[in-house]
Amino acid sequence: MTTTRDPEGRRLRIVRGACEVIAEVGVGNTTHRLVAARAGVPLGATTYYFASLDDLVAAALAHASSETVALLAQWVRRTRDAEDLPEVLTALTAEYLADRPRALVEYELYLAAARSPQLRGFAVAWVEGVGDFLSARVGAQAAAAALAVLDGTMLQVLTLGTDLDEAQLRWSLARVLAAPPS
Amino acid sequence: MTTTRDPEGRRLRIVRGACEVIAEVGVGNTTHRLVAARAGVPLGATTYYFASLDDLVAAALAHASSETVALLAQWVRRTRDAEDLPEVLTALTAEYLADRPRALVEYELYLAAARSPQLRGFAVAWVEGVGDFLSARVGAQAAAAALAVLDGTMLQVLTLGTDLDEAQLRWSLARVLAAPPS
DNA sequence: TTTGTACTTGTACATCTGTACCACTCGGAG
DNA sequence: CTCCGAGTGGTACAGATGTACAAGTACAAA
Repeated sequence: MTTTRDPEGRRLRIVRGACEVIAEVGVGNTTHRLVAARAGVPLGATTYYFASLDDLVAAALAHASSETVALLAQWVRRTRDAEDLPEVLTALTAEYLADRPRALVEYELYLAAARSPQLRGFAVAWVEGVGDFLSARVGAQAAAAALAVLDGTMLQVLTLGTDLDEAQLRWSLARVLAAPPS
Repeated sequence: MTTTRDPEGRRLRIVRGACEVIAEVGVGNTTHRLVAARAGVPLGATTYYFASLDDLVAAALAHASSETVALLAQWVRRTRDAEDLPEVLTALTAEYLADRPRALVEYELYLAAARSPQLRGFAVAWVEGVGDFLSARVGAQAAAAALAVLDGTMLQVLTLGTDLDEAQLRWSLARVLAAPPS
């Protein structure tokens, strides 16, 4: 009658549950009991797999971050031989924002990094990840500008709850990434 | 021996204390007791002036938001007859980020708006406030692009804990605000 | 089969939380 | 002066929370 044993699967279920809870109620309101209920495991399981609530939340954020890194690799691949960079970046942004809860968790993590240095690595990974591969294509200044445009746009879409204005983003990126006037 | 009576002052002290606490520990970890201790008032005072913790936090966020609106008016004034718009906007951004805790509270509020619609008004006020007065100067598309640059830049500065790269911001804004090539 | 250990599950408990509420004091209206 | 209500400060309490733990269970090795 008990669930078949699967420690790694269980750990993953808990982490995923934690991500969902964080997306719904925020990092600060996340509790052992909410996560356990969401993951469908007894309360004791969450304390067995994670030494403390902080560990649990950190694991969830690390999980979200690792998904971002994986996504980043995909971005690099799909922009490497892209002709129209603004077009591709806009499409990627739209895809990213399609999973709104996940995006929300990552921006929550992003902002939480402002307060806790041990989370800062995740934020740095994102900024440097996007920045580096863009720099190689268009130079450091344009890359930094494009990164700001992307971050600002995503933040606005998430906070205002509106849809992404793809035409606007394409225009902004084109402006920023354009070759310098000769 | 008791403090001289000053209801309005007290209310303000509590709200300010709440802002500081939010800046330090985040919205989710803010408690009556932390705020009371920070404001230097007894626990009962916080429940006397605010019906619930949610009300208290909301008041603090409203306070932070109103400061932003006041700041916005200043931005409008100082950009109205500015020759070099990127230059002025960069300077204003640097000033804004100088008070890091306050900026942090506002971005916390900004992101919290993603989850609670009653906070969305504050986020909208910021976006529309900056957007409108920029639109009048440079057109809707350029204004939206500049707004994304500003938001993205500020978010990065806050999360990465780095200093504002003013030259970079000036460059990005110039790119985005430049008159269309004729 | 027996045994040991990693995993499971439910409960227990100290602590912290929001909030209600008491007795008290000041300051102004009558 | 008297009184009354707004403001003050301290305490109480029910509920939620993080975490420890004891008792049980399944599975792999001997």
